[in-house]
Amino acid sequence: MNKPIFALIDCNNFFVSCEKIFRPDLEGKPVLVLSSNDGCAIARSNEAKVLGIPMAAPVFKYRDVIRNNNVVQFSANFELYGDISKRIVDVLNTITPRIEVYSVDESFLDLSELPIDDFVAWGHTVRKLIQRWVGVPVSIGIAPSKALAKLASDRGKKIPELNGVCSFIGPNSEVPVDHMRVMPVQDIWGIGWRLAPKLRAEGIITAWEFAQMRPQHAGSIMGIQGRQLIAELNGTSCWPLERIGKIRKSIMSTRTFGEDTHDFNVVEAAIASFSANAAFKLRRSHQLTTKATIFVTTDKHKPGYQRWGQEVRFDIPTADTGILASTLVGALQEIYRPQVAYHRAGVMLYDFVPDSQLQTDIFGKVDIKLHDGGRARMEAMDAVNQRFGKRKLMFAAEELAAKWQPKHNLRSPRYVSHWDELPVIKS
DNA sequence: TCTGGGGTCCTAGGACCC
DNA sequence: TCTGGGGTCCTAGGACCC
Repeated sequence: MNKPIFALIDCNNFFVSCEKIFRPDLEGKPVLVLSSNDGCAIARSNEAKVLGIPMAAPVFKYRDVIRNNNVVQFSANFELYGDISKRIVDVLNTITPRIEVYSVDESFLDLSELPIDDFVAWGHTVRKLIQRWVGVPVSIGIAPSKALAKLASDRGKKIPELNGVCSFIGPNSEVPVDHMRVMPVQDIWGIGWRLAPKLRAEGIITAWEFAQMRPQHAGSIMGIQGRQLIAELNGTSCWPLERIGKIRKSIMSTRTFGEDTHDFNVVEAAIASFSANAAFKLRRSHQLTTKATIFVTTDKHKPGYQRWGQEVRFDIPTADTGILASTLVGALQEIYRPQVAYHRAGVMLYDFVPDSQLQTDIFGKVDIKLHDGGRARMEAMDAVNQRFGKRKLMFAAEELAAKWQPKHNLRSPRYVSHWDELPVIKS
């Protein structure tokens, strides 16, 4: 077996880059993509970063900066981003099937079996390929471990001379130590805002100092992953490519409401809608659930923040929207208090079984009517919604949707997923 | 006025059992 | 005075990621 070689393909400012594909006039301008309710900035163009707008910044705090610099804003358009993401994975699949889709904008490739000598040149070729076929700029890091590949792609993005590609392997490659010496410890993949201050308190300021720590010492601060991270940064791979499509272990559907509400019917509609959404994702992953939790909360930024939850169990595993929605609305009735100003709610599903498994209740009986009848109904519903658009067919309890739905006033057209929103070319 | 949504993994501690 | 020890399962919470 060859020594491991990983490439990380990381899209630059991904959501913003997706919007720019259809709006080339935005090149060179500051652009933001906003979260649900147009609350936070979840993607920023380079020009917006230069203005000092941080990741996840609440936009109301930067209203003046945004206005004075004509920053262009979009409500998030996840259908569009999902489609673009898929196209990039399609391109990567033409290079190698040894690919791990790590997130919507990042994939690891295993290059160890490919006949590549000059990894820097290879990286620039792939960059151009994705730019030409999809239109999204990417950064590429190449290294003997995932943590180093991640570090390399970050450096490739930040250092203009590298032009988006940084390899720690092969001719013209970079030296990891040179980069780790100037990288703050909190920029390492796996070290977040809680661990960074602890490490700094120990005198660990740079990535290089972290990589030099005694593994046992790091382990005492951050557990097993700390020791693995140190090995990874020193070039020993501990985290293999996770090739097989990962089986989801939990599914969540949650939203902050467009405005706070006391109205049971509105919260009920939201729970029914989240149930439908989660159940759809569950069916798509070919699983059935045995447990679900609903939760409702007040506004966490106001004093007296509270959260209530209620768990339900299903003796017969299910992915049926009707069963989930009615059960979870029932659970809502148990915890609902009329005087509370509800700000957000959600549904979580977990403890799954494969849907190929013959379902029986705890006494070993198979409920044919519930099982097969329900499944046929769900398949019909998914087929209709697939063909005519999301939520064209839904359950009655999902009504009143308009009253809780988040605001998204700045959303761009869904160019690639809705016929009536196709881009128009004038000639 | 205005602060997202969706995941994973690890660990510590309690219950329970032999 | 001197209290057993160890294994497993479950849950809650903490930490991270994008």
